[in-house]
Amino acid sequence: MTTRSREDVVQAAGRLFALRGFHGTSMRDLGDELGLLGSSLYSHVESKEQLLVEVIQRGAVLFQSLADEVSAGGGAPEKKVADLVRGHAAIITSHQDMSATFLNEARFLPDRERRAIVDMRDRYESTVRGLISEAIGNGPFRDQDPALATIMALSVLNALTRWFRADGRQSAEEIAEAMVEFIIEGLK
Amino acid sequence: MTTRSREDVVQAAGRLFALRGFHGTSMRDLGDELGLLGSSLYSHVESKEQLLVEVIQRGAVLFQSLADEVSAGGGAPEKKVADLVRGHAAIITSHQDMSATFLNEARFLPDRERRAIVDMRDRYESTVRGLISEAIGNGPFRDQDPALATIMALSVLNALTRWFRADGRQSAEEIAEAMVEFIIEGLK
DNA sequence: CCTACCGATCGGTAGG
DNA sequence: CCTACCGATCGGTAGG
Repeated sequence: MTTRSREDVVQAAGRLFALRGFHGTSMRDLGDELGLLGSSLYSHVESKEQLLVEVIQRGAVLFQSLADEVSAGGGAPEKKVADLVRGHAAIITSHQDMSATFLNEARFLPDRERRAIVDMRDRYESTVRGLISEAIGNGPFRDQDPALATIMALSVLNALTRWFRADGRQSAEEIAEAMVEFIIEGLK
Repeated sequence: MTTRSREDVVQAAGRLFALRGFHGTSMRDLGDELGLLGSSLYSHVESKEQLLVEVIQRGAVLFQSLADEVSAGGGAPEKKVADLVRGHAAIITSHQDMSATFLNEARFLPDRERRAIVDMRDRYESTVRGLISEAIGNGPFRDQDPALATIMALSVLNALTRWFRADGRQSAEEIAEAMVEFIIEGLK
């Protein structure tokens, strides 16, 4: 067992925060996970809150990047929505702990950081709503409230944090395709 | 300010557990909410865990009753799915705290109670899967994996615990109808 | 329902 | 990364 890096600590924190929640995880729990004492963690990080901040900010950045990518990418509105669904599913299935912590524990962030994360989440949602609105205006999707349509689509995707298992019956890609179909047919 | 009943304590516990989580809520917080000391709560309840058990069991019962009701009720498979969607949405929008606690905090239940709740949740999901399978077999829904279809439908509904506001732009009924359409079109 | 309290655990620090 | 520790807070109890 070699020495642990700050990166290892952040990873393990993501895992435990996702599993037991921020308030259900003590620094001693986190130490156990890494094979050292709770107090020893403080040579790697400043505070427990800072760990939460770091895990969640990394999650937020992933979704932000996806939104930028899909917005800049080409194709018809319907295709952009499909691309976003695939990308969103891929983020969660390959960073499940970070995503779960981002979605469930952000309310426990210190005020300033919480506001910043809520802003990022709002911006992401706005981008998705923009894509869906285009597809409503251009025809493929039926006339409906874009805000509600967006929430419903993201609900399907975000629930992946709760039930996806990498060793499950279906691969992440198969699941993503089923979600593309469900969401797009659901909006037509 | 009159004296508090056990019922008041359970209600307030549901509210705080939904808002800040089980581990993020102290008995002193709960006392504050009710205008008394944390230690005074113990004349109403045996333990903090027992409060969690009570809130969550009440939630589980609501969904169980809905499943029984819809199963016994008549109509084509597609109509039953629509009824279930409406009923599930109604439970969450009219018992949001209980539902959120049921869905998010059950992992913190003592072992025995947690297993019982997981069983109830599994039975509920089985019932829904049965209805969806019927609608796949009978034609209205396209051929697809019923388990995944069920998870996706319930994901849309359960996310209501996260965003629904009684004073929002749309009524609970309007939202429920939009979900009926989204889910049923998504499965066709 | 409060007063007065308990042992356990929490996040965190000093010093090595 | 550990030893040794700190004050604060936790769930909970005895007695009134």
